[in-house]
Amino acid sequence: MTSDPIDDPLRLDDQLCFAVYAAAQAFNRLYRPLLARLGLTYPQYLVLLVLWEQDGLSLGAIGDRLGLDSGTLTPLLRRLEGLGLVRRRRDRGDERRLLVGLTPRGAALRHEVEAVPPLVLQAVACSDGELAELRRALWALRGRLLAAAAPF
Amino acid sequence: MTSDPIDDPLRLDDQLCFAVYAAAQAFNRLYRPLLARLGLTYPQYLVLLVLWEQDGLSLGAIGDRLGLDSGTLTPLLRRLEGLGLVRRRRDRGDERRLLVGLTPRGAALRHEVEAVPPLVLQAVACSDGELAELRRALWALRGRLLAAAAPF
DNA sequence: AAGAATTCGCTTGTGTACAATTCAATTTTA
DNA sequence: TAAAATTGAATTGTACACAAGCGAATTCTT
Repeated sequence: MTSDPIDDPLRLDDQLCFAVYAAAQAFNRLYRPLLARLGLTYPQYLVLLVLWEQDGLSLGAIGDRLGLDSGTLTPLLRRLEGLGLVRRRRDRGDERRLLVGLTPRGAALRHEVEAVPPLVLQAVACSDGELAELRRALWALRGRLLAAAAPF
Repeated sequence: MTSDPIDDPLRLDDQLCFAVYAAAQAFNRLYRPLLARLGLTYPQYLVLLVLWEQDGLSLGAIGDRLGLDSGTLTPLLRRLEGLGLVRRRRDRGDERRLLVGLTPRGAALRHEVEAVPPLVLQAVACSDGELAELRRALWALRGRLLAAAAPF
């Protein structure tokens, strides 16, 4: 006899990873049309959130904040520069470092983008408490996953 | 005066989307080296989970299960076929449909892969109850996000 | 100060993701 | 049944995501 499908460790619907994967997919599908109006992709939006909090960071610092490496950020930042939203320049004190700063257009875009989170929050349709708890659980999960991934 | 940073609706650390994005990233980083040993990527692994549950599905049916479209699955399935894990053939009754079936090697790979979920569960380090609750919350969230995304 | 090791970003190559288009096969409608 | 509409994959083009390797700039050692 094959094992009870309920006990199958490979059951797709039991995989937490798939639930997270599918939720990220769904967020992307919600954000895509909202951000496309502003000419942005979701990862570009994340980079701008970082810069709106602290302008003039290096590529590496942005990568640390978002968990992205230079292979992802180099072309992404080039596109943001092409859109006229950021300026890229070398650190005069350390020519290896690429500093990224908002242009006036990039800084001003913040006001347009402020309309987005309320729409998303409405879609999430969660109490503040539930939302905070889910966020906490996900960050804790991420911490444990990365800790376990490091050894390999 | 600018608003209190605590109340800023654009604060990166308050965004549920970012928590989900970062958790998905972390899962990928854990799975990547585990699956690389078997020659698989994470989305390829998901396709195999689907086929191990029900063999001989069409590309479209696999896409419905995983939320992926033909632009993603066509090349992915070609690679799985290249690895000798699946066979692609047209439905004799409806030549538009591409049926995907496991090869003996693809079916057998299941046994190797069964070692993976225990390692991941250990990394997740969650009680069964917490895990089930988190999964439930994420699927509910996904449902609300997709419902909200549809209108746009 | 010279050599070694490290850091930082860039590049290349592989593999998703997804929109938009195309095309053939099928189904519906007139 | 012929025309119209729909469906299912494949293709094209854009944009992440990340490993691996490179080269220049900096820091550490001696």
